[in-house]
Amino acid sequence: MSAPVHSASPSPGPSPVRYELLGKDADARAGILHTRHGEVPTPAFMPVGTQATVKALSAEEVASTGARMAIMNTYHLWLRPGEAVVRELGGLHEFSRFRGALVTDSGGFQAFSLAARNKLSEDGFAFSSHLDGKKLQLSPEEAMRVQAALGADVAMQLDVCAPGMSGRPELIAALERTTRWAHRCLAARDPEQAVFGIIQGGSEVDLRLRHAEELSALPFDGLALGGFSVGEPPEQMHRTLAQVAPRLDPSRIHYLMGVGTPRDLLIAIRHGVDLFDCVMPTRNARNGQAFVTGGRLVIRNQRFRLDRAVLDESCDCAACTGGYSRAYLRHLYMAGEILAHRLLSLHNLRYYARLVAGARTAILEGRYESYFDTKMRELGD
RNA sequence: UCCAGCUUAGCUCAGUUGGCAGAGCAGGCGACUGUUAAUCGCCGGGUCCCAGGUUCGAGUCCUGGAGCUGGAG
Repeated sequence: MSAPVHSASPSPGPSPVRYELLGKDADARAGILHTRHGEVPTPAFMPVGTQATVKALSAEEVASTGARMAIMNTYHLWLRPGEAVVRELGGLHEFSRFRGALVTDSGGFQAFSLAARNKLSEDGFAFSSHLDGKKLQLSPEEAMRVQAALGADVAMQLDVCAPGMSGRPELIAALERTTRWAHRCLAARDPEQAVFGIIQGGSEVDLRLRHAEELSALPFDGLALGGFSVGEPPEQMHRTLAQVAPRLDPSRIHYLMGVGTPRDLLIAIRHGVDLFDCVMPTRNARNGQAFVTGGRLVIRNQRFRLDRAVLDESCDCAACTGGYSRAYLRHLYMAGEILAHRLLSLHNLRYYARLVAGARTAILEGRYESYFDTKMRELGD
């Protein structure tokens, strides 16, 4: 469809991203992901900005919550406005005005979540666009070409994400194809862009370990765990993570894709996960739920009608320091006012950022278990 | 004063040849995990304006009344 964005450089420069491990506490890790758009202290949580925007928030507001890295979406931006438009306008950083580091998801998850709209083959996903029905082919090479045009710091390989309760044959087929696509994605990569591989295998520990080994043999700049929180019970994911995450190549960053609840994060960090993304803080915010010390508040609940308290006394987000009462936020939400979505999104992202920042400090100070126990107790639910 | 239409859930309204009273919104509660999501699900709710009549059975048909709206005078 179009020429490569960059010609291969004769002598590849330094890797576009580099993971630096600063300290460990048991299996939990604290480090820094060095990128051309800043250093990302890890463990880190990435807000999801599917359409080159974290819904309801400006790029400055996202940064103000403490997020140093965000994830955007290849499939959605490919369809609209089109990767050529984004490239023409200077790439995703310039286009979206997000100053931190960026990763683009490859579209593999849309193949899962929009399964009814596409057909899987060895050459990728034959999509029917959810916008206009247009037929599109997302091959490993096309996913890399689009991501290179979008210009994030990190591209994700195209992968096959099997549903959570798949049997071993499907899980094996998915991970084997993902490995073949891993080679194709690396061959098609833009040398200026980091690429992460995606480990599949569902809840089967032996498959996960086998796939981790296969992908670790390849020159990926990071290792992601995909195919979690796709329908299986959370405890099942936790058990699998406990056996798999600590054995991942320690020299590379460990990214758990699409996860999750505060509890999921605390558990995954304990097993050595460094990076997360999830729609939960922002989607739930827009659906009226606030994450607070002690659990979650459904802001539309009648009990908040006359509640003068802010969402969380111990929170330093714009909504809480601004003094916006639960009663006012409830009113805004019930009235359908956009400000409710904005303030709750700011609050929830700040909650997630503080959760992982607290974990990082605790790891570096050798007291993660105590942090873990305290936070898990606070969560209650 | 006459004529016509209307009166059913908090609100706006459906309700077939007479056969177990409904929807949307509002309200209450819940869900949400690499976003097709300011989305989705569940629930509470009734003197069907009133009084008679016909009928096995009336929100529905008949008679009378009340209120509201519009028109005429």
